[in-house]
Amino acid sequence: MFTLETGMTDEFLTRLNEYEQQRYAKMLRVRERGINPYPLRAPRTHTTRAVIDAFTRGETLTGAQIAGRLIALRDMGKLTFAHLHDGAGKIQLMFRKDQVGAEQYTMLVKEFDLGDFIGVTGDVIQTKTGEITIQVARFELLAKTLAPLPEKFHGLKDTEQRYRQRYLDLLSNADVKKIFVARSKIVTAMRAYLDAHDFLEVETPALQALYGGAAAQPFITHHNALDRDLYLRIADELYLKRLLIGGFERVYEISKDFRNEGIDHTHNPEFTMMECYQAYGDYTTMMTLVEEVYAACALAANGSLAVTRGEHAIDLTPPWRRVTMRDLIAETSNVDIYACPDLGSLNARIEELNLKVQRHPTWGKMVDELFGTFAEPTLIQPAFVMDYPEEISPFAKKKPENPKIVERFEAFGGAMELGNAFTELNDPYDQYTRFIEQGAQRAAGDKDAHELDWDFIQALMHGMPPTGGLGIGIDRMTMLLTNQESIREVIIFPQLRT
RNA sequence: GGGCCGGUAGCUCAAUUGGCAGAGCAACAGCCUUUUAAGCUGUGGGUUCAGGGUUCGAUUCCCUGCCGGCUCACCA
Repeated sequence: MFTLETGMTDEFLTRLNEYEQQRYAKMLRVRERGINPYPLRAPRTHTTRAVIDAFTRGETLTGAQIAGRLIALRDMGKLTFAHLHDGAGKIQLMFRKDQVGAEQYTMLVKEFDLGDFIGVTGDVIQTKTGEITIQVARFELLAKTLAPLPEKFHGLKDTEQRYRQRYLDLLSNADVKKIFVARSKIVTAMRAYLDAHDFLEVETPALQALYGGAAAQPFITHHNALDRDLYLRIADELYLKRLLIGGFERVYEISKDFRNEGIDHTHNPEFTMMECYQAYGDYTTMMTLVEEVYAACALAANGSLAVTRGEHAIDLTPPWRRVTMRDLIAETSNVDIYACPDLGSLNARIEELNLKVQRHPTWGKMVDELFGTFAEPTLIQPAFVMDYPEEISPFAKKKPENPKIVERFEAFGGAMELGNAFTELNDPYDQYTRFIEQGAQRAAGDKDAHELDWDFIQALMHGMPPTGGLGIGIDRMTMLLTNQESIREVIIFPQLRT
């Protein structure tokens, strides 16, 4: 049992449990030896990986300096084996009492703990069992660890602790680290693709006086100096389009959007979206872009266009299936939405077939309900679902032959939405009537419907070229490419609590 | 927001019908010069999520709250 020394009763210590107090006492004893337990610098000449690679190539390494965290200590009396972990991997260390000196050796055994950062210098050898090992000549403490790390064999499983103390999750569960490495590669590959295709990366406001560009409720915040409420953006769309009006022909933004909605395994209140707009393109241009970006990101993350989703093997190789929403709904529910062009006839057809679906106040929302219920779950292999109801797509251009339908597609794979794109609406009067229509839906109780954004109409009045626009959710893309069922596994600090 | 399930040692998990709260790892005191989930001997470690109730007695049964998981609703 460890007893605190006199004078060591400050408030910090009262917060420590028994294990932490033991380590704190060890830290003090190290300090009494004249050693700084938190030195300012850590010299190192090699990573663990570099040492192993060099040895494997047959190079003789003497006096290699490495640094990292102690993750195992096996004290055998006058000989101690340890493992040291750094960002590149891990390597075994061998401390011999007759080599490092009795005083140092005792400090190692008595005062060092699992989790401590140490630096070692020594020659690289192989043990009897063939493991590449640093035979330590000198070592030093680089940073004392006061809190014990999770037990190494079972790892950390408590979900709440995994997300709230993600650093422990990353230390304990090697696969978790791989997910975030893959995510980084995905984003890098996406940027590289867009940059190589002459898209300009821009940054638009996250704090907005009027939010828009998607159907969602916003977070509201307050600016003190202006003494007014501002919204956190729910989409980048309306600002990026203003840039096309200003003469940029290809722009993109990768940023957080914020939507004040429920939290579940596919929704986090803040999430990362890539939006891009290409002048003189349309939604078919964006289909090609989606196929190519997904291929580039899949190769970067996995080195392959094949991904696994539960029991399903998914092939991302272009070209992806292209199917109209009309055909897909007809195929999966036996309803031809074009033969039922208004809410009354559509509802009659649904009753006739005795379909169990929720009812909605507009034709467009009923079509979306049929799609979500019957069609979406079947979309395992990648596919573009084309031509959506105008009523649920206020920023997409109508099809000339059918004004109830717009040129919009959503990409699907693994029964998840992978992207959303339009032939962008650039007719200011039509855009105005869409806002008025949205206003009516809002008045009828739809909290997600748009408010009139006259500033945006004014921008369109100055002329926007024919344009294709696209949004890809980075989190869901990462879920698909890393075979994760929960968005929390691909967001490094997810929002908790349902 | 609704329904169902859960919260026990630093970590992973047990605990019979309501009857002394345990194990492995980790820790502490020792032994050990080729181990690698090292081994051996010994020791300590608990507000059983919090608060209330029933009971001779509650980890266990009931109520409330907090936190989390799954699911439905909302929502891409």
